[in-house]
Amino acid sequence: MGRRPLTKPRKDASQERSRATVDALLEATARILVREGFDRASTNRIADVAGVSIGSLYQYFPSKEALVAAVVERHQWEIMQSARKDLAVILAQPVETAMRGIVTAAVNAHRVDPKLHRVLAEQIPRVGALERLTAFNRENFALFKTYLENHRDEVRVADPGLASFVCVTTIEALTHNAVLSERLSGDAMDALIDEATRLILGYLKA
Amino acid sequence: MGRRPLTKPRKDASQERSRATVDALLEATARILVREGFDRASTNRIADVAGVSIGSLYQYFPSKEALVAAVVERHQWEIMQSARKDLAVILAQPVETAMRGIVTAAVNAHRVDPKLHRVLAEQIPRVGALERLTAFNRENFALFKTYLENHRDEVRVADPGLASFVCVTTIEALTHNAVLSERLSGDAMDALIDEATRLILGYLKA
DNA sequence: ATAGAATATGAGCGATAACTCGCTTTTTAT
DNA sequence: ATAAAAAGCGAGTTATCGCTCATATTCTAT
Repeated sequence: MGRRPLTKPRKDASQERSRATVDALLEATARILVREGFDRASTNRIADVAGVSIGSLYQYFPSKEALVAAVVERHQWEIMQSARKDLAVILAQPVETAMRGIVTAAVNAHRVDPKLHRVLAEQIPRVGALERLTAFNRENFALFKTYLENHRDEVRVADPGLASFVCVTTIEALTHNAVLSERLSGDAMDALIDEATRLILGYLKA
Repeated sequence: MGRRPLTKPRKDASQERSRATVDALLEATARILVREGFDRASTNRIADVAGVSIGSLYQYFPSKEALVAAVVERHQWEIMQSARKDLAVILAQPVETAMRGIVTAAVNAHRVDPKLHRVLAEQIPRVGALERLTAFNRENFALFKTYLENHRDEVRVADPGLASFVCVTTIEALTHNAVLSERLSGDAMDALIDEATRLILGYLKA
């Protein structure tokens, strides 16, 4: 039987050894992206840093784009892990505490490997497979909207959809910029959480 | 006397003809970026579309990065033109009307060639010369802060610097996302302006 | 008219990057 | 023990891209 093309994504890495290879590749990619930027992250170089042959790289990732997409996805999964941990508790609370909780959770989520976060945000061209970044945001939006609808008596909101867009966009932008600007002491971070919470609450209740 | 290297940026295009060439190059670059994305925007292709030889391109731009930077700069200049027109009037007004004015101006500014704006925001890797995007934001921040300081009696703001960061980041994010999401009717846009204004005013006055 | 400066040209060079493929080594299953 | 499947290897292919430079054309000034 003829071998099917090796460069189609091999579905699963069944053995322990191959799982380690995939992991090394993801790790190396993230490392190079952070330390040297997207331009210097050639597939040959990635394989080299991962201590893996270029051939092996293409056993598991059909293209460079697929590899970078996998890194992005993994980073987002980790961020969502961080958020989900708190979210169950938060969404069961009244608006006042819930909003502060959400802002805090957003800040913490952005603190998962901020250097990588910055590179992914600034240097990775948002093309093709990378577009699913949007899907992630849509989920946040939906969650927030549902929460608002369930707490309609506590807030003064005409259009929950619009209000969710406003809140989610605002919280994301504030935490994103704050964390990425670095050189922001813990105190300054606390102050920003206060301000963001005030901003959102004032909007929802006034 | 030996010719100095032709690829250093020739300082000025003194004749009419060369000014047209530079213009054609900028136009072609923007066009290709919008229609085909950053990946397909090779210098050869740009020169081709501009109806200019590759050699001429390098007479006026020392590198591809310089060319793209020029396109970015030109786009930003146009945006600032749009904003500056209104800004003088706006900043002379009391907070209530000023904030609405600022939000409206921000929306209008984003409407200057939104397709190009999207590509520049999403696909252009923020490296090297492209980093000056930040400088532009810093100017907005400074202007806003000065305004707040001059209207301290009208607002309830402890730290004008922090408040400016919050406001500018929020307005920018909201207008950016709103305009880029397209399929947003004029009515929806007006609603968003209302909401953003409420958001900011609630924050500054409460 | 003419010389020199400004502008334009495009074949082609050198570099580099993504990716292939024939082959070897390791693991699993019988 | 052994065959087959899984995983690994890396020199080399192919393609493109940014950019150079020797030369040709057009413009300006005298």
